[in-house]
Amino acid sequence: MPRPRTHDKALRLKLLDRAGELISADGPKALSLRKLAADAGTSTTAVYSLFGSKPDLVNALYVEGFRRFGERLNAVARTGDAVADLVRLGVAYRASAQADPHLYAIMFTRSVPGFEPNAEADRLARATLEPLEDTVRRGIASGQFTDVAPEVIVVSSWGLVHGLVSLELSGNLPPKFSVSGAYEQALRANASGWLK
Amino acid sequence: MPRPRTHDKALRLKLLDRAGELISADGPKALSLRKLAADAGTSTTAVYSLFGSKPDLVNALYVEGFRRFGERLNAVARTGDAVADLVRLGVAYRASAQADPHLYAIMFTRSVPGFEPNAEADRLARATLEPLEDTVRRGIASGQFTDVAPEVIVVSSWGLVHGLVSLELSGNLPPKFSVSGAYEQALRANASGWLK
DNA sequence: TCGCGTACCGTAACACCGTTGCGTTACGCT
DNA sequence: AGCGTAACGCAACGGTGTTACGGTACGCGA
Repeated sequence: MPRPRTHDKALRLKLLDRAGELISADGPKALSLRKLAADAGTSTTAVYSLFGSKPDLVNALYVEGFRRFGERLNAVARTGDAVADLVRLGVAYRASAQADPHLYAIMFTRSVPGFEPNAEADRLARATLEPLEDTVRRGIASGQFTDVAPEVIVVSSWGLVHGLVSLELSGNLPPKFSVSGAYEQALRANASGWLK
Repeated sequence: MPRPRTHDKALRLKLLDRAGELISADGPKALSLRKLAADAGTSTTAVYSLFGSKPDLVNALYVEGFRRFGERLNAVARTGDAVADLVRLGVAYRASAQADPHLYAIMFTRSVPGFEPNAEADRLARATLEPLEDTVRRGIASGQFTDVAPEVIVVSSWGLVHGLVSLELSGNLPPKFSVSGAYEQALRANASGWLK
């Protein structure tokens, strides 16, 4: 009975792609629904029928960001040594953040006012850290790490990499500070702190 | 010859105070120049003659945030034990962030689109970490810590506390995770990783 | 003391934003 | 063929940061 929808799945992907490009090119501030709709050859209404609102569209980007993040973390090969594995995961974490800094900003800093990840997105975000949890549990089970609650080591490691990466991306680190060199050193020291 | 200025230093402080209150109450999104001017009994022009622009006003808040931060960190009493001192500094860091989360957001996440700290503000921000640098240098000099470049340990410690605090504030941590308990444990483990 | 000059300040406009009501359009079924 | 209806885009609404401009209120010189 109705006319066929042009606000369909294809348009949804097109908007998502273009929104990612706009943000990657000029930052979250440059993402305007009017510009986005014009670029995609549709009207701003499309965003509302497909996503609900601008924050909801950003939520979709957030989910996509964690999907890519998860892919990279899952691709990390394990050595069996817990400390070495934590270092490898940390390096992959940083590489992932640097691959798309603006997406990282959406995921971990509230750079789009009004956007809060919804419950499902939050759940996904946490699931992304599964490789990390796995590594920590193995480290404790094998007797390398002290026998504390795994979440403590997980959150500690996550906090360190997130802190270093976000300080680096926001330009808060000393100008001449070489991150690459110190990064692995810091990861190793942090992981070593949990050794028996 | 001219009329006396009412856009003076007193008004500047009033605007700064009120801007801080608005942000603390309803987040950075709620800071609008019109509302701010109305609250302070003046016009939006005042912000432009006193600060230059909205980002410049936020820059002033940024500076104020780091000033308070520095006060708290400087007030931490030293024990002489480098690990214990790093833990104390980390605890003060978290307390400071929790005392005004929205100010912390301005300082460390780009929550106000268009705002970038200027060079002078950046310099101040780094100077705030002096107590941390001092502690690390003493730890190395006394032979407790391995003999690496002090910046490496400084940035590593800063990264950990910043990462944990910002994950906590942004609600990214597991729901039932008790931060208070794990926090000091993580700080101690991280600092211990640099022991000889 | 009066009035002029001038620096200052608020009003109002501009361009833009996210959002939404509403009239139009274009299809599928009868 | 024509009607019902769902989907769509235009245009308006209230808001934003920013700025040009015209009125204002003072201090100094006459």
